[in-house]
Amino acid sequence: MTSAAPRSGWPEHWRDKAKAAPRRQPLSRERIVEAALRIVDAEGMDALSMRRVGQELGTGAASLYAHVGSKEELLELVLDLVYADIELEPADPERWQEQVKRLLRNSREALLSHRDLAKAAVVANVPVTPHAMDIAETMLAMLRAGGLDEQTAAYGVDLLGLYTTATAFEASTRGGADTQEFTGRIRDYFATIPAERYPMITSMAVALTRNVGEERFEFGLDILVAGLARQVPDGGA
Amino acid sequence: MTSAAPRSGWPEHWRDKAKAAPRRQPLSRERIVEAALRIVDAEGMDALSMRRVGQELGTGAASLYAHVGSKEELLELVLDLVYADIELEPADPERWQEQVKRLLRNSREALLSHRDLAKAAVVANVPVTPHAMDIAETMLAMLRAGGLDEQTAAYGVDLLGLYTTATAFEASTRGGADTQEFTGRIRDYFATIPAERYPMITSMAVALTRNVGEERFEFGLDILVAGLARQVPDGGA
DNA sequence: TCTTCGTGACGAACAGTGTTCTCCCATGGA
DNA sequence: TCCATGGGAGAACACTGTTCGTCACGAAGA
Repeated sequence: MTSAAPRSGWPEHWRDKAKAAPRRQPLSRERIVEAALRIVDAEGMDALSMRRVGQELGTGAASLYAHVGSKEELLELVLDLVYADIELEPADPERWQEQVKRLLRNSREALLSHRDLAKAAVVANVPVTPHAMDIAETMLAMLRAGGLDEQTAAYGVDLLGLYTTATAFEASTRGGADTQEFTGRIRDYFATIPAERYPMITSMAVALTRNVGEERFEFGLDILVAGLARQVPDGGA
Repeated sequence: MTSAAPRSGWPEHWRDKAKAAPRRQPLSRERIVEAALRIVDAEGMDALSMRRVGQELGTGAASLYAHVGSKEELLELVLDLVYADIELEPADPERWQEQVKRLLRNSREALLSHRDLAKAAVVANVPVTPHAMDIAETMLAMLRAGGLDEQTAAYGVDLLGLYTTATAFEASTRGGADTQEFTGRIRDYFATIPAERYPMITSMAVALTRNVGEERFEFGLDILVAGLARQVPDGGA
């Protein structure tokens, strides 16, 4: 991992080679996006700045703006790169509910496997990048295969996506190794609040702080998919 | 060297009065929070900086740190102030579903009536401020009155809160007077993408971009509350 | 009444941020 | 061989949240 620094003091006639060689590849949109994802994986979203990405590529922040229009666009591209990993399957009317759940579980997992990248997903605009639209397309096909009408499927795909990104974000902020310690602190705090004003919260402290992981995600997923299934006239429950 | 600029040229014996009079009220936590909310109402979340709050109160940013620990804490306090406006009612087992919906509708409205304040709500930690906890307490009571067991009620209050803040945020970012123009641009974009790769999206463009408002919120609300109601053993559907 | 003392106020500064301007120079086409 | 084009990059701009050190003022003590 030679950086650009050791160029100082080199003989003049080496300079051309030295300038051509260390730039292993010319800067490109793809390389920038990959570098950004590497930084998120290694240091988290808070560490992701344009200067940091430039540094990762042995250059400065200004050079990036020839290939990406803004940081916001860069984040969209990073998200799209991650979305590309999500496995898609053709819609099957016989098992559409399980297909939808699987797709959302995979989406959640893809986001969570890159630290707190989900933060970018919640703040992002309505997704218009290719792979994000592939996912939406697939999910729409599944919902339609399940018999949902156009408007319900449209609302549904939005609702399910919102749920998945929001819970992934929530999980990633309190994620990591200190989950135990986090729920512990919350539980301690609940022990200090006045029980006469908050009888429910104090008495349910354990239930409220239990399991911030998969189980809670599955809980909401079941409710949402079952709720959508009940919208189809022929048979729900 | 004289430090403060605007004091220049004033007679010396006026100085004490001049410094005492313009400070109409002493800085306080409450005044700071109110000023911050005024700024959000007038200029939106992006304009809310510590310097801007200081300016609103005729002082600098540094002075605020004697009363609030950080900007994050300030945002929590602003949210709590807004949550204080939300009307609460005692839980009634006969009509708990409508009560829950009403409460969430009011919460959504409270957030949306302050520009894009919902942005603070999505990023915020699990709410621990008094009025936020009043809402959680009330909602838990309603869910329990509906017959939900402890764990389901705990998951439920979290799920419903997440849904409300997330959709309020989504609505506020594309909100304002340019909603028409926004959906129009999305619809135009959908017309340019390849129909053979995205048959669902292109054919459902109208349904996908229709009504970013109350109707979509009600759609998800119905599904969630009905889904929770079905969790109680005695009678759901 | 005079003096000390603690505390809120606050200007300046620090270490960042995203983005733009402007110049430099290597490369490809003529 | 010459020149134009366009990417690379340093510096600068206008910000951000936060901390430091100083300063003035009201209250308590002598």
